[in-house]
Amino acid sequence: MTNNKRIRNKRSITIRDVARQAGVSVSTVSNALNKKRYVKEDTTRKIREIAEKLNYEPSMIARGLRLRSTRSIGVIVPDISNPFFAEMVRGMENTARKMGFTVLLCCTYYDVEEEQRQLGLLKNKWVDGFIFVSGYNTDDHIRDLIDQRLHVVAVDREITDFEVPSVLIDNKEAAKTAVSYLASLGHKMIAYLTFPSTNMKTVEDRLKGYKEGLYDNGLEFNQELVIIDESLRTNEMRESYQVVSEFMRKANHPTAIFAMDDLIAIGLLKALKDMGFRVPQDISVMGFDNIAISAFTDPPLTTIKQPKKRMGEAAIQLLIDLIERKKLDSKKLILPTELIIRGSVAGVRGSEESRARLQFYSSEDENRRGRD
Amino acid sequence: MTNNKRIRNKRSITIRDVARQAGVSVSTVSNALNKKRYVKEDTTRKIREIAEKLNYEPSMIARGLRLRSTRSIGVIVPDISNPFFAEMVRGMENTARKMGFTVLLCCTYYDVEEEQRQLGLLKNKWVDGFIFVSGYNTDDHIRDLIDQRLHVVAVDREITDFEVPSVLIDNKEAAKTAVSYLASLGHKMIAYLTFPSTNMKTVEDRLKGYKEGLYDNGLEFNQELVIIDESLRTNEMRESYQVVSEFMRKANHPTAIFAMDDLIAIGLLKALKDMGFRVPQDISVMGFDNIAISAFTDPPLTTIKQPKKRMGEAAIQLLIDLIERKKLDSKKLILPTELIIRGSVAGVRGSEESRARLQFYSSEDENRRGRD
DNA sequence: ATGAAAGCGCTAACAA
DNA sequence: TTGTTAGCGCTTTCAT
Repeated sequence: MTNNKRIRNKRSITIRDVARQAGVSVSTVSNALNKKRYVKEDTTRKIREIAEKLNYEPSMIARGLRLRSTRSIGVIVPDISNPFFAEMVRGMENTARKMGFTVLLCCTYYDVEEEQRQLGLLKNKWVDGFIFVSGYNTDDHIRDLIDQRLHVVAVDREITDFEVPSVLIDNKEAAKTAVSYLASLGHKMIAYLTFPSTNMKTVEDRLKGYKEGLYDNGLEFNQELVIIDESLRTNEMRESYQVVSEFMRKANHPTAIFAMDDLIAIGLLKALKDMGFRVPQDISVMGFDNIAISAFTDPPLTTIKQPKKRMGEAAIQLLIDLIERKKLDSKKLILPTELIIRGSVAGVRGSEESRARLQFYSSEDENRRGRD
Repeated sequence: MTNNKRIRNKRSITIRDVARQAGVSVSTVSNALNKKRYVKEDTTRKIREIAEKLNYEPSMIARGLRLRSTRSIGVIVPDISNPFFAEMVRGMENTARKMGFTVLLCCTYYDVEEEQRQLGLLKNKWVDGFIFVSGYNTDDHIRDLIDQRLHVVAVDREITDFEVPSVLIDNKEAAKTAVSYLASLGHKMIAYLTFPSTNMKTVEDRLKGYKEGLYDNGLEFNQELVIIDESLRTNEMRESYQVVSEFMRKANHPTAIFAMDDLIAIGLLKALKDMGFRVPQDISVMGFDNIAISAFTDPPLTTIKQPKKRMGEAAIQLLIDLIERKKLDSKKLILPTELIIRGSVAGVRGSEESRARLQFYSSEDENRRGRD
């Protein structure tokens, strides 16, 4: 009875409803609302009021169909439950929203076919551009995108064959820094724990950095000290636990282990502890990424910080510039990394003076106060 | 020269291109591809071939405009970088995809206004339904949705005023279980660490469960043992560290602390350790959620498991049933929780026999092998 | 068994 | 300063 206005609310309010009520044409409404051409003050105000009253919301679908653009961005990440990606995506959403764009998030779970499927979906939804995060360097489908004049930006993923603007860090250098840090504390037996780099330049570069880091410090590369295990790729913590348990049972213990990322390092930490090793007194551990939890492990993890949020922000910015045809300042943005010294690394003799102390509130800690 | 086919690839292939090449009408193409009405075998095959050849992909935008439905679902979570939500969303994406739906993810960062903004955005994109995860119980905008005959499902969030199908756990019971477990090990001074429940039934219920749990075990409720701190809401680990440091400096230490969620518990673990307390020998800690990292803290966290992936799956399933007008089996789905005993809780005297041992590969561990 | 045409809601070119 | 109208790509009645 009283709510009979509500009864046939199936169809939503369109621009025509507003036009009719305001006694003007649809184009006037459109123009008033989008200020595309001049509309008399009075009319504009009236239209505004009516639109407000009717609770009119322009349909992005219709607008998309007409404009062939939806002001949305497809973001493709391997796995959002990995904090590294989650933190980065957060940076993306923030800036996207500020610029009036929406982010459509897709996870591939490290599956190339899935990536392509998702891509198709996104394309059919007419996103204005794509951001590819990490993932494999099987770039044929990305080339197709470019050929179709679609906008693409890559993050933590280098497209080698052709030019795609990308936001990167210098993985090789960063890994070298890590190794050098370890070496500077007297470590000579430094192991490296990773998964196969199959088509992932990031993973490959870190391994290279590890090797070069050894070389730079006059250390010899020893194949037996690098553990490359496929199982680490996804369920990282859990699997690294397994893998390491085996590794450490062998003779010739390393005095330090450098893990390809923090998740792996965290599993490592636990495995080591369960086997009776004390970190860092008996063995040192380093990670890579500086995800939020890494400050809260025991001991807190010494690691390399990637500016995740800033990477996300930069990627969105780059892509929007591309979409809006602004010319880009640079095609390749290399953001700085940083050595975050916490408590999981000690001098090789475990001597107190060389022990790297917890830097809990170090000013460079990305996760501090939610800012980056 | 050779790639001049590629040169004006701006416009993408439409159904008309396919129709023209196949020498049939657009409606035939549409019908052949969607099998909406019978099309001669031959023609169908030919159309299929041409579509394939041209790489035709129907525009979801145009179809959405026509059908007023986009086979996409808007998922609204407080913060995707919180592993609890990330793991749940992963469950959602999986089932959504299987059913041919796309998930549009939005984060509110615990901001009601933001939630409403996102909602507007999603609505204008004509998602077929919404899933609200957690967040505050300010449900006016959700009521509007319902009034507009839109489909809504809630997860970990009870809409009290009116009927919205929801996927829940029994937070009160689960919290009681936790407290009872602690009590059974002889704990009498059990503290509770949370943020204000302002309009969040989940948070409220856990506090209630804590109180009732005490009562059930003949323990007295002591206001001084419950720490309610706003700062825990977002940056949970970091803040709980701070909050707890202060709390433990006071006299009358509790022998156990029950944290509202695992993230808080992890910060707690660290704070305690930094203050020189041994967990669980000196003090026991329990969490809630069983996020993936909780198995890898030191000691591994004893906690209450929420079936996150299953919750996500169920929510999507429920919503799709709603969208496709199947009748629902039930409006309220309460999924079971489970006590996960690991190493952060000990008997009150720290006696070895009462020490709850690490159940690393306990069969009920959700995160094992990525399955749930 | 298939085609023609209307129309979903919007914007923009063209008129006035 | 504003109105009229075509058309974005698709599905679906209504014809045939």
